[in-house]
Amino acid sequence: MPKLVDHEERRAHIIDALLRSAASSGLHSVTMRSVAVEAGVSVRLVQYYFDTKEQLLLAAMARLTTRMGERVQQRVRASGAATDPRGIIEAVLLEAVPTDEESRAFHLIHTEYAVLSVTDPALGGQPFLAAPNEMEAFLAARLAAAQQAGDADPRLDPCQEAVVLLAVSAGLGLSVLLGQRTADEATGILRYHLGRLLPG
Amino acid sequence: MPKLVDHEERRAHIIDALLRSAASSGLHSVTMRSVAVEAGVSVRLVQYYFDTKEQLLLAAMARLTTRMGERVQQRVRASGAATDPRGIIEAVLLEAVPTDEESRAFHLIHTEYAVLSVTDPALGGQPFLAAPNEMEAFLAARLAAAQQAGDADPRLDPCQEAVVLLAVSAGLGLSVLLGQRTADEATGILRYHLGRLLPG
DNA sequence: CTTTTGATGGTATGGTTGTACCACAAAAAC
DNA sequence: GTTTTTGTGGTACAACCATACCATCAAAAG
Repeated sequence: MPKLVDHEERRAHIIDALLRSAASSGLHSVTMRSVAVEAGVSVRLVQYYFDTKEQLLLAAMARLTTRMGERVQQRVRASGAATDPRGIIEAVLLEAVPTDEESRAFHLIHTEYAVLSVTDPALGGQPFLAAPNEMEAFLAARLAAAQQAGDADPRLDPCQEAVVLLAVSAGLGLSVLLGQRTADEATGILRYHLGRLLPG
Repeated sequence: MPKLVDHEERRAHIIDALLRSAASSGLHSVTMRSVAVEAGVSVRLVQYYFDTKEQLLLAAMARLTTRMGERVQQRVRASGAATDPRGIIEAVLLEAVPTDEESRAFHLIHTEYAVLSVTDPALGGQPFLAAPNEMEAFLAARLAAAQQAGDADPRLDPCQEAVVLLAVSAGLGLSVLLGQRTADEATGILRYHLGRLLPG
């Protein structure tokens, strides 16, 4: 072996170039060439580390979902470990509204992937369903706990409310992406709704 | 003039071909050729009635939003004119969840357009903001009326609840599109949430 | 009847894209 | 020191796309 180069690091470098390019001009406009230029390498190298464009896109999607998971966990941890359920729930949901530029890019690309996966069978929609389903169960459990602690109306259905929570956060996030609302407005709405669910 | 052909009718025919093609293989994969084939005409004709592809896409988007507006109005009318606010609100919101195949196609293409318009300045995002803003005001007014009629908790804020309602319906609709939930499940969730808002 | 004009088909063209192929350098293996 | 092997560059190629251009036919206008 000649140059002893870390494959994973190079792959990450190229994928980040793709994500940067997709964030500014859309996932539909990324090409092998544009990614290569953005990464500062030759097209041949992109071919070398990801044989085909499809594999490149799949790898980028995997990296994206990984990073989003990390962001959620980090935000939950930052909001104080094992504190009140309200804080944790709020942290999870607020991650869906794009505030900083990085999160905006993440959500834009993620949404483009998701919509694309509806018609493109090569992308396989599973990754977009696993995470929300996990979140749903997580939120439902937290709501049930809050009910038993007397912090929430015992008449409401934790499972359905969890779905509503995720739907409203997704809907608000999308509206921010489309420019209908500012991130602050969306945050306010989410807090309002959460306040109606978990008073105090 | 030779063949005395109705331009608008031909344009509609071609646009419908585009929508059909986009519904099955995605908006990103529509090309002048595929539209021509689907419409059963020559590529030259597509050029003739829509000079450029961009104009074709814009016309299709216009027709799409028009149709969606018609669907909402029709649904509201079908749910009984001037009946209880609950029925009208439910009708408006349920239109966002894709039930039949036609509505699924509409929402898929509409979402693709919306996401595309974020990065593609040629599509101009305004059409995607006008309709939701109208809906928001409409729903807020209905909620306020329900409050004064004593059908809703007077403590809740009609404006913020209207935003929440639209967000949850959009989020649920998207989740149905992505295959995370069936249309029936989404409908049930929406009815549940509406039941908490407007008991009775 | 002639001429103009709207509607249509076919094809050429310039550009772009994904990918395959060829070449080469340099470090490791032997 | 020779021979692999691995990373890298450049380039060629076939497909496809949007669009421009040329030709034609038939109906209306004169």
